[in-house]
Amino acid sequence: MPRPALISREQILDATLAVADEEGLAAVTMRRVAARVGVTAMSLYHHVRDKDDLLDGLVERLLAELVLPEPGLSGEERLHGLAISLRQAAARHPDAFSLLLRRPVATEAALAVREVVYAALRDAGVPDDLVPRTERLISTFVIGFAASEVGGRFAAHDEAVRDADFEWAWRHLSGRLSALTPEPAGAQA
Amino acid sequence: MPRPALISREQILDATLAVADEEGLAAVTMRRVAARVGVTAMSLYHHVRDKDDLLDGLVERLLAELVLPEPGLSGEERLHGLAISLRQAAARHPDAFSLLLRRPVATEAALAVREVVYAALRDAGVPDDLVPRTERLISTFVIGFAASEVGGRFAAHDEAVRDADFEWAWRHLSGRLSALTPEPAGAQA
DNA sequence: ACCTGAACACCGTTCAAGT
DNA sequence: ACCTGAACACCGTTCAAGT
Repeated sequence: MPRPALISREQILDATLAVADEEGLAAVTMRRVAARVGVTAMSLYHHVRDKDDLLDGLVERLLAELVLPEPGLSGEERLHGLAISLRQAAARHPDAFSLLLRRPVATEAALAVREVVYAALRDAGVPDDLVPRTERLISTFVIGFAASEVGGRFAAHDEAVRDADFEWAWRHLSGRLSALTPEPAGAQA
Repeated sequence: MPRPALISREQILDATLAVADEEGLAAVTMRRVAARVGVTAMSLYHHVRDKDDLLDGLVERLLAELVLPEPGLSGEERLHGLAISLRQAAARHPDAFSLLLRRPVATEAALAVREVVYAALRDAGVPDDLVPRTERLISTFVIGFAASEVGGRFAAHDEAVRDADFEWAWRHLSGRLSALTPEPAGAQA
């Protein structure tokens, strides 16, 4: 006889993110997450396939927190807004964020974010055939920077320096989007 | 009575890297590494402080594999050589490489590499006061790119595409080193 | 359909004991 | 000084049993 579910996948992911934030990614265990939702570890297997699926769910959650920029803004403004939003998500969830670099962008949420970036790059003047490649360049830098920050690679610098660093680098990277060429800029001179 | 050591820290790190390469970072356990050098897990604690120290040792090993560029080359050529070398190290040790983004650059080897980059940037024409910041920009991109490749974030693209991507991005990033300004390039026009 | 207890094959680390 | 066995407090996951 069917029995009403006591817990849901959403509740499980809430608990997982909370554990990751409060005690680090290493503390994310099936047993600990289960305890947090008030259930035994084995019960989780009715809602997530295995621990890997649980971690994929964490990535979904992170991407869901990104604030998609207002369509009225310029392409460059939308790109900048997304980048800021990603750094903020990293700051809120430092340990979980490292998962972004360890898992392929295959989820629906990840693909949606990528489409937003594509559109913004086109509006910013990037030639169509360079859009995907430029997206990879920009996202690699932004995710790499955010991961470095929260991972401790920039531990010697406080937040103000990192903020200034990021904005400086961002403007150097984004300031010439409309001048991007298939061949390097220097090769044309 | 003192007893000659059966194993050394170097042997332990050799075994750790081998396990990481063959079976992944998740398979790097004190017990498994110990078994590989022919000893019990507890014996490792006489040569490494704990598992974290073991992982720090892995990072040392990775950095030790970097081919430092010949001093005779130009600043830009030396930077390019280092970047290539880093991508190759990542390809050789895909799982272990992700540790580079999760641990601060505090070891002697890491600081040495940074100094090489500083010198190359100065020779490439970067103004002195922008050198550290530019190093963070470049290393973030290169490490982020290499980590994305081996971590599977670019899994949809094969090696030839990734190679072309990297060289294209690299030339766009490095081609204007001597034109870097404290304020964004666009703000000066 | 959902949840559970018991079990299996693992972990990192401490400690007392051996040489 | 170095290595070990036993032990402690954990893991992820399977399986049979309960409702």
